[in-house]
Amino acid sequence: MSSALKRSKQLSEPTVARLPIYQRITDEWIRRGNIRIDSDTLGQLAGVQSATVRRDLSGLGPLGTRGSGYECILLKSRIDEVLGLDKRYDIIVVGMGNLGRALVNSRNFLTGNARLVGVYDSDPAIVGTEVAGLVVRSIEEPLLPATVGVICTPAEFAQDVADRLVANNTHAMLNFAPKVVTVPIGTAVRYVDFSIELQILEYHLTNGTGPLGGGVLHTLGITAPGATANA
Amino acid sequence: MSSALKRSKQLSEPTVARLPIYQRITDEWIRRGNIRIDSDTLGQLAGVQSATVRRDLSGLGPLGTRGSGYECILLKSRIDEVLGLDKRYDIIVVGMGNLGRALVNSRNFLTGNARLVGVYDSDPAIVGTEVAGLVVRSIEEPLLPATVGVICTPAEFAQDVADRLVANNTHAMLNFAPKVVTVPIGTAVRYVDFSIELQILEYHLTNGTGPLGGGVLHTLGITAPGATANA
DNA sequence: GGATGTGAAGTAGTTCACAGCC
DNA sequence: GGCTGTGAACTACTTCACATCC
Repeated sequence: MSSALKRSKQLSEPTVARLPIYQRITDEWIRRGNIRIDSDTLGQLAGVQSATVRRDLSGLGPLGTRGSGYECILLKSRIDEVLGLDKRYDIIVVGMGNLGRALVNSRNFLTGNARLVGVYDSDPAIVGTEVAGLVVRSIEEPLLPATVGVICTPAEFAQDVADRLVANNTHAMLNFAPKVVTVPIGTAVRYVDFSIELQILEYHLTNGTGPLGGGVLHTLGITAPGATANA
Repeated sequence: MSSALKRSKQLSEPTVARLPIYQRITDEWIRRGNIRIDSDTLGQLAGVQSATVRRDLSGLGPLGTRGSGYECILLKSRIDEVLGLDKRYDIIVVGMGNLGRALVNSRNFLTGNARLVGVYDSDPAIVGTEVAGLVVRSIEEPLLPATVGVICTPAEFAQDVADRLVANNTHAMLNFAPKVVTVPIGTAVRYVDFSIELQILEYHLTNGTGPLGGGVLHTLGITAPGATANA
């Protein structure tokens, strides 16, 4: 068991998904010159209720100050610590098509200590070219050691890539291929599937859930607030 | 209230998110020459329990046959109907940076009846160029009518774009910018945030949830099955 | 006074287990 | 016999409401 867990209890998945949002907001709040932030403000900006914020943060150990809220710097560093962002992560991306290339070149992809160490493709026309400062390797080559693998291949290769990642001792993966993959227990997989997102939106457009609460959807555990209704 | 809802009760958000997966699997199952599929098989392939499959599908009205499972063609068309995929959807994408371009060129993005009608950017060097068969319009121009808007701008412009989409009568949006946006009730927003996904994975790597159940994560309501453990 | 942290209550989602139907 | 559909039980998550502490 890691040191971060010693001070924090087991966090629920929705809570874990909200922590990066709180962190991003706190960051921005600091940049605007604030010292503290309270659960109400944080909730407003994150689109969740203040009680949810407090419940989430209470899982990180003693943190807030009754009467004045959370000290921004402390909050930020505690979230960093719990998420494990104070460590280094090596990432490899398999599949350098449109999406793979866009990802590795994207400003939003790599957070603090994540480092892109290798990119792979099967297409001989792409292998050997340079992407994001790295030479694209052939998928035939052995994979470099990495803690996180990103699957950007077509669906039909996703399972193969997942198997190879597992064999490579890479036990966390982000799968952009529209395919559910099977992995052994102990391996974490997150799915990002654009067409599913669109289809969910289309469901709500078709079955408009009525005047009240129709637009309040959840992704990553976030409730997009109905501004005009809340305010 | 739409016709699709007449035969189906209100579906929960996790259920809605799983329907596209069932559909994709059923499609593939048909392509392999099968006529029927049962909840057990469907669950296996989707990474959820068979009871969950049955509960999900029971919300679509009478569908299965006791003793022999679900008739593939019927299942597929019923899901299409409930999700509203039998209608046309016009989509506009704002922000033609790396990600926006990759998206509109991606094979996995546009489902059946979704049609890309307009793409926008603020950069004069990009406006006027052609992407995915469309000429990139200036963000200064009025937006084309559309049912779904996709936000691929940097975080600082996300709220502006969301506001303009709402003013444009576009009440469903997919937000790739790392920013929670505020919209009126009746507008649906889904978030796709790569760096949050990575941070969630990093949390699990750091706080390895132990030998048992460590790798079973949820996204879109999917449980990635532990193959070696289940089989 | 003011905001956190948390039992208790409420709500939502999943899983069990089996009656019902083919 | 086999598999769906669903009450009932269970588990997970959120929200309320307030005692607690600064």
